[in-house]
Amino acid sequence: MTNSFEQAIAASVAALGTLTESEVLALLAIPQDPSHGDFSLPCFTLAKLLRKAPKAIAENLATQVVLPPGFAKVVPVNGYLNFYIDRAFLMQQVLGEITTKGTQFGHYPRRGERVVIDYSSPNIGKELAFHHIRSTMIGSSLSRIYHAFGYDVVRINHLGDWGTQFGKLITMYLREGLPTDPASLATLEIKDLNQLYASFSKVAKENPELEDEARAAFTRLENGDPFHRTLWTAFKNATLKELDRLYTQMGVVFDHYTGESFFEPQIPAVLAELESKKLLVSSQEREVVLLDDLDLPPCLIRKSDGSTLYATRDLAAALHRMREYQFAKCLYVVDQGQALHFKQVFATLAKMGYDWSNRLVHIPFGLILHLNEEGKWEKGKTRSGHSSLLRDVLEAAKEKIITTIREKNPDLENADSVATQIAVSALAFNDLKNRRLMDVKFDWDAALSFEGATGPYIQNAHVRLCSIGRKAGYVAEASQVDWSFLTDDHSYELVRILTRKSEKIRQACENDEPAILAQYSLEIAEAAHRFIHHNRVLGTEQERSRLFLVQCTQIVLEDVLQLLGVFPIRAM
RNA sequence: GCAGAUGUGGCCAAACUGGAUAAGGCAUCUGGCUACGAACCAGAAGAUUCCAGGUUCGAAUCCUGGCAUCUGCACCA
Repeated sequence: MTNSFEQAIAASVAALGTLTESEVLALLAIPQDPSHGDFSLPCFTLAKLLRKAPKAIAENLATQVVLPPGFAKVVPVNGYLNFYIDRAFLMQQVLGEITTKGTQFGHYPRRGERVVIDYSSPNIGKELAFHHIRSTMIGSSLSRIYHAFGYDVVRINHLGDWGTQFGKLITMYLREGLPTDPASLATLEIKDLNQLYASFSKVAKENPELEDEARAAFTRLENGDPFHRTLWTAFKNATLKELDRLYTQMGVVFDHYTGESFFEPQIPAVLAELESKKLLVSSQEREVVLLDDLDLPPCLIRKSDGSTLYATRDLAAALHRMREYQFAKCLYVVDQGQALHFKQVFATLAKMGYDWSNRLVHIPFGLILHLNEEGKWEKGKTRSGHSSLLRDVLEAAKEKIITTIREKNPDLENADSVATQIAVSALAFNDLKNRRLMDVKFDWDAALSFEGATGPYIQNAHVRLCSIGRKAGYVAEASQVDWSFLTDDHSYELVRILTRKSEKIRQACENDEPAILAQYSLEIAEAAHRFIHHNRVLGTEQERSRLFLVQCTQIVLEDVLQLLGVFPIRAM
């Protein structure tokens, strides 16, 4: 949308000579202050070329340039050449396109390339901690953004369902003499597993030999011991039950749950390949791939007891994904603490001769910090009494919202499920609104206040737009619109923002940064709230025109919310 | 020690990737509901963008050198 306007300006300016169209396009900017127009051409680089003052150049250009169709005026200000679009024209163009394309407005054509996104990827046997929301929501949103940008997306939950921690669980389970018959195993719950972990660390503190016992148990599992395998399956099922419940609540989906165990049978082939390519080196009874020439520490492939590590399994996973999906890009949405690990894995693949290793991208993000007693932000522990389990935080947010709903809208149907959706959007938005490398400073009270720049604020804007549509009782058509009714500042501000949707999708995708769309959703919500507040729709002579703008805004906001992985609510 | 991330009003932070007077939110102060949904809107006040140099017509943004905070650095994942 914006493009065609920029093209028109570029063509007009290029027609005067001096600059080519592409040079103009490169210079052209969108002023942040709307009073400076819709597009702006800084003339400073021209100063040297023409040996004239930028101010004079802008003034000169202003008199010479032929105003492209749809533009109202061009004004030179302090070395900038500012172009103003005709408001009614812009409105007509943009709303027309939104009406034909619907929620697909601003999306890109399919490009026939595949992107694999690995996100959430929690450990089996442990409850989802609140910090797991980061990889889960960033990945969920990125998968939607990549799709909107034209890629085919493969969403993978790379479960941590293999490794020494299962040795610990099995060891503790047997030590406590818990029942191992199928019926009892089927009733296992995630809480029980958490309990086992806790008691393991307690006991292991006094009896360090328990660690060896756990390692031995994992080795037996790795060697296919049927009994150990049965326990492992039971642990996994108990965890998946709870994961599924949470993912459903959060609207998070995956195409594949290929955990680490899935790659276990492929490990020998990987080891053999490393061996045959002479990359495996023994060091202190462990086998590693040396990466000294890249200034990286060695990549640890096999422990002294012969069992493998997660780097080994990541190698197998990457090879498998390439074979299976022929990806153009493969994203790992994992916290930045693991940057080194991914560098090592990617470097190892490069050493194995796979030139596609440069299509593997680690998407790092910052920590979730909590306020401690001294008022400092720190990792882990929440302030007195607050749980840090995801399900507890979700529940607390939901309770708070239900209270608000009972106050403000006691007659609301499905109050419970609406509350869940608002709670999810509040937490998701809190997580996505800032650049992903920033640490999320989670203050329980602030996060649950739901005023200002929050998920509920945006949902509320969407609800108000829907509500006006509902009360109107009909759908406005473009043919009924008098475009001159939509040239006031608030309408103009709104449409100006809607125009930029495709640009925002592009930026969010190219930077792997959902925050760009989160900020954008805020911009839309702000402008929508303002428009609604200042421009009465129903019962005015501008009713049909304004309703049309309301409908279009709702469509855009609905899709942007979905791109964030948030369910757009119609009543709250 | 080495590597990476971060540093912007009292607090949280944005900035089209080098453009105009550095957004927005919280907290503070002022005003607006017999409501197209006030989970909102309007207004006030609050900034040496960590420091020092450099590049540029122009720097929060790029370069050099510091400082601070956080994270990671071979048998957990």
